[in-house]
Amino acid sequence: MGSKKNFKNLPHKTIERLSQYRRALLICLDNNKTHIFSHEIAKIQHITPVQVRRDLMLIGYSGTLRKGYNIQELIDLIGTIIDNEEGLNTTIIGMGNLGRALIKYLSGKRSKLEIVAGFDTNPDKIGNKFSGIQCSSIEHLDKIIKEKNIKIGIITVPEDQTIEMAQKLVDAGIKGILNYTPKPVEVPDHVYLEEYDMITTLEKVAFYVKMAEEQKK
Amino acid sequence: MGSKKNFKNLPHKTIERLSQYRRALLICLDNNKTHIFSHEIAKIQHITPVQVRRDLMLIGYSGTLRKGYNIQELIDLIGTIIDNEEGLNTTIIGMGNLGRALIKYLSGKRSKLEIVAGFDTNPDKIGNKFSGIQCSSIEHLDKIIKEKNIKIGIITVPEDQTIEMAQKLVDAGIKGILNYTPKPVEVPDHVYLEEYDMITTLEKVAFYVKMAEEQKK
DNA sequence: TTTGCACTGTTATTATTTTAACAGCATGTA
DNA sequence: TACATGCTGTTAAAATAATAACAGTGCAAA
Repeated sequence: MGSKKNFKNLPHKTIERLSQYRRALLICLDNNKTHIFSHEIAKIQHITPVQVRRDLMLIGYSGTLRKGYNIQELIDLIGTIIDNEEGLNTTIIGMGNLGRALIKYLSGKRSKLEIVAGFDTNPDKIGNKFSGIQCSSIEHLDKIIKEKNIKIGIITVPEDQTIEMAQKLVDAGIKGILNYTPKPVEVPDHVYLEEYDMITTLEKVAFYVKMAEEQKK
Repeated sequence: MGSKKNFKNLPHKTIERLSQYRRALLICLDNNKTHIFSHEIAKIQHITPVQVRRDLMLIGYSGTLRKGYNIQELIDLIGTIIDNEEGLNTTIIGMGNLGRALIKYLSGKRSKLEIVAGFDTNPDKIGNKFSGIQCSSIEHLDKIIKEKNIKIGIITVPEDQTIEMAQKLVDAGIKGILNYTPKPVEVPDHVYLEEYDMITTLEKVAFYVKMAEEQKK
């Protein structure tokens, strides 16, 4: 019975929050804080202190009474949970505006999660670098993914190419796919899939705005 | 007691799926289909037929036995639920890659949800048009939001400007905010807020890929 | 006309996630 | 030493969401 918890069974939402806690904590650390209370973390994330404590309980971290949680320790612990020790190489499929936004956003920030390649079908883009990331032809996708040991693929192509790109990624042996197009894809069980659709989110906002407007009448 | 349902109490997840159903249905309509079964919708969205039927039950729509659902009728009904009759004008704050990606993505597609303005602090961008959307200075944000009756703001600025921009939007009387920066914002109760953090999602994918790798050992 | 089939619509159950309640304890104070 | 304070850690309850179970029904084939 080691201290190793079965992190595999952590709730999905807890995983998401841990990632957010860590980023908040890194900022706090920059401000020369060493300890933090659950209600402080909660305030930053706009959630309740209970939820913070519950999440930390689930990962088996204990704070000091009346001092709060040691920021550095907590950052390190979250790292051992979320990060892969050797790092996970990532690629962007589709170097349009969205793909380039993601590259700018991510590159350099997360040492354990590096973007090491980009792909596109547009000949004008192939061969160029964007924020330091080389854009290659889709034709070389399989080869480069294997060569560079890429584990995660982010799809940011136009909707009508989504299925094809997802298939190519799966065939190349990718382990995780993050699909930012509105077209749902199907992948084998051994590939982890996360999908996010911006139009849906915007329409959701529109719905609740509409409801609030009608409420007032 | 009209036929008007209390759509206000629909589950959040149902709202999201309705948006997705509609887009799938629009594609089916283009292919000259007139009716569709729950299991067909389910297949497109990679969910279960039960969930589709349950969602449609919640919005009070009945299909025809052995014929399925009338696509046009369903599209129209979803429209009356999600869309605001007069439309809701939308703006993008931050015309970087992400902002421009969203504009390209959304403009023209959703007639009831039009992007009518863009803002940035960069003088090189101000005055230019991107995919037909005029980029204005943040200084004119308040004026333009009121003039153009803008109800929804999408924030795509660098992280350190998030809070300031959200405040400006709130002050200008915006009704809904969609925040794509990793910095959480706080808004008054009368403003609907939706936040999405790409780094968190990517780290989540990384976590589950890591778990799958460890599983195999 | 009867029987089986393939759907829908609804209720019941289970799983997941959030929120509430509260016991326990180190510190500060009298 | 006793007691209040303000935190943590944990269990209990409630809310939300997904899944399962199944009754009802019109069409098609026999």
